[in-house]
Amino acid sequence: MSKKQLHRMPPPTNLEGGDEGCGILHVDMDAFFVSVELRERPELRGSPVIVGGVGARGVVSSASYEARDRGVHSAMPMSRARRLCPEAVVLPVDHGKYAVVSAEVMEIFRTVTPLVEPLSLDEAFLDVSGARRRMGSPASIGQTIRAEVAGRLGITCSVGVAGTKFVAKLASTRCKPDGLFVVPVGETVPFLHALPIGALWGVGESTEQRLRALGPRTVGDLARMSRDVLCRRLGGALGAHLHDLSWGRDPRRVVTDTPDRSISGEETFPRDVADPEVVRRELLRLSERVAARLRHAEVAGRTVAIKLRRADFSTITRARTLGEPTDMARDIYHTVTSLYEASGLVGTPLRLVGVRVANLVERAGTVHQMALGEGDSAWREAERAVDRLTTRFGAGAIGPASLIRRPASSEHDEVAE
DNA sequence: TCTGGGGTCCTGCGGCTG
DNA sequence: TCTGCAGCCGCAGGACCC
Repeated sequence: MSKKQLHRMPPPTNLEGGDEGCGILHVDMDAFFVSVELRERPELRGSPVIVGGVGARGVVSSASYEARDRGVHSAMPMSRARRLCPEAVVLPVDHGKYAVVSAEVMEIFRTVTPLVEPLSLDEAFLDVSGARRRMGSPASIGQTIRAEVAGRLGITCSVGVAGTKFVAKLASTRCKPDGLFVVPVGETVPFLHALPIGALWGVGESTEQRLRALGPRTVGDLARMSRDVLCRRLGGALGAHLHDLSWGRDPRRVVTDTPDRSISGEETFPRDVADPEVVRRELLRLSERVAARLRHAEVAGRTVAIKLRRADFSTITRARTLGEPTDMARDIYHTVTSLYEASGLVGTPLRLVGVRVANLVERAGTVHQMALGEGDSAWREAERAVDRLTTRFGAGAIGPASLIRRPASSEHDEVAE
């Protein structure tokens, strides 16, 4: 069960509880991808709609509440979603479109406070402590935001108001869809203690099973456990973190600018692929994609990693740290193919390959070192020229000759023998 | 039933270094 | 020169989140 499903209830909007000390808002768009699609397809309102991968191995990215009532939820395999809800309209994911609407949503938030921390395309934390005098209480600011988003963008959102990020997030989940929920500071602990342990941020399926073996069923049960026992059984960091959360202690502030730590790309094949040449071509494509994103973000990375998932879903990762940071597809591709050759999985049927670059640094600090090699600067210019053409004519306008699709067979048709 | 893609963080281990 | 130790770093894997 996903976190977002845990507390599905009629949307309460409680403004009378008192919001003194509640400076944190968590704003979560309702079924965001579906809501954006429905702006263009209003005739589908009220029907089950699913946005997700339409290929053989697609999963649900977003489902309308009509589809959720049939048991469909995000991350569910599309094949199962279609069985549960055969009449659902299934639409492909269009990240570019959602990013545009997301930017407009964040702009609305920033008219309220500069302290906005986006968590993803469809949710953000806002610290509105400093906006009280100008805009009123946190709860009324939440109502203003909901009205602005609905009025200007035609989509709904839910707002949680609390004294900490974690509780604000639980509060927005409690009032979905299209609601607002305040957890007064004085009621934080009773509010938390009534929840199941799975509601805690950091408790997924695996940790929940381990916790169940220890006995607690609710956050209150967990809070009354010895902190030492939790740390011993779950590890120091997780044990202490969960114990703190269970008593409403969450010192994390709203942070407006968190630098990326890694940039990655991965691809699941429609069918498992054993042919090393096809795998290498996919690694080249992913290297190109990741390098372009690094250059666009004006960062370079020192650690290059490969991810290989076998047909049985077991996954290995291999990484190598380079002498100097790079943002060049040629370097990334050479590293990942070398890791692939050394992985022992050449010729093994694979369902997914991925490329990741980590240990990122701002490129301004790396230019001198990287320009030392003459060959490098020529390649750098070539890759920058590709960036310029791609910006002007779109992705796919230019690329390595080895990625040009041959007319007789499509890339992914070359499946395992 | 059969599991995407993009991330972050934590843990444990081994190697290196002073 | 060898050994023990602590600290750091890189790596691999797992768990989690949206």
